[in-house]
Amino acid sequence: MLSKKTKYAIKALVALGKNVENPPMQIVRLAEQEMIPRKFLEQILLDLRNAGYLYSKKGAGGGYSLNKNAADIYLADILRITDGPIAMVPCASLKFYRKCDECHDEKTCGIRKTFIDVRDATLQVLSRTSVADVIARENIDDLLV
Amino acid sequence: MLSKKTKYAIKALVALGKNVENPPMQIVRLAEQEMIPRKFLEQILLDLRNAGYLYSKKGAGGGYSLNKNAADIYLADILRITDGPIAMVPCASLKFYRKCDECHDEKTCGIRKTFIDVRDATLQVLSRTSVADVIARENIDDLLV
DNA sequence: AATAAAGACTACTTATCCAATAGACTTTGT
DNA sequence: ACAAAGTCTATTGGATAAGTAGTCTTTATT
Repeated sequence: MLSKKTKYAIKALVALGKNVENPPMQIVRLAEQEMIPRKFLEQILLDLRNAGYLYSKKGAGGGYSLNKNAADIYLADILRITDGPIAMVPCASLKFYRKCDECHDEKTCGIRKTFIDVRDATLQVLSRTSVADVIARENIDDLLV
Repeated sequence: MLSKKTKYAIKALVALGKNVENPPMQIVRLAEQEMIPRKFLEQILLDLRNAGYLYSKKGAGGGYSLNKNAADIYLADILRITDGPIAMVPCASLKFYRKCDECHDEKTCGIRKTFIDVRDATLQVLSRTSVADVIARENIDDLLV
């Protein structure tokens, strides 16, 4: 399951993606609009900012805006910032590889191989879906689901 | 990330899958062999047994064995027993559907649609991979990875 | 029948980590 | 100078995962 942190992060990015034509959005407004606890959102935005996805401005008239094109912000990267690894076992992770505690021999581990397949299937979706795609899908009556 | 419970469950099923020609295996032996805390393994085996995947016999000479063909035990079903939903958000779950707390309108939620795709991609692998497949992959030098 | 070897079941403990909160600090516009 | 913003670090509370303990039940063997 996604952490709330990640869900909030995505919602915030989507909201900011829809706000690109307007002046930067304040944390408080964003928190109210998306029903996210203000102080928690604060931390999340900080993380996204430090990772280069958001631009922030202090002081009166300040706030947050996207620092990249919404089409260039992929969910896979966001998940990694807020939740860490995408793979279901550490030994199958691309970006956060770690040996499994109980593993005898990684080279022949059938579990690992299976979960590498799962990871690839997941990334097939998440590393191709951008914030812009999420926004686009909001309005389409998705007949294929 | 998979819980240890799930990882242990899969390891246990794989070990029992390799043991089909022999008499049932005792918890203690299984725990030692797979490096799983004995009492924890006990509970896990119980769950798998109550779900119909294992057969157990009490008393001297007793132990555990598979109650189905290893080829008919799919990882997706095991995960659901030990970890619950496979989807990353409750509103995208097939078997454990639940409305998301923060969701305004599920019908138009772009996040939901995306994570339904992720779920489907994951299930594409997990609901087709059986314990027998995992065992089979242990010995193959997988040139495609 | 007695005994020992197993699993069945329930309750409890501990530790970790997510989610949320608090508060003091810094920057910037007016 | 002051108010409106974001920055940063620490702390708390609660849920849940992981592991532990103990008692009960069944069964094979002698």
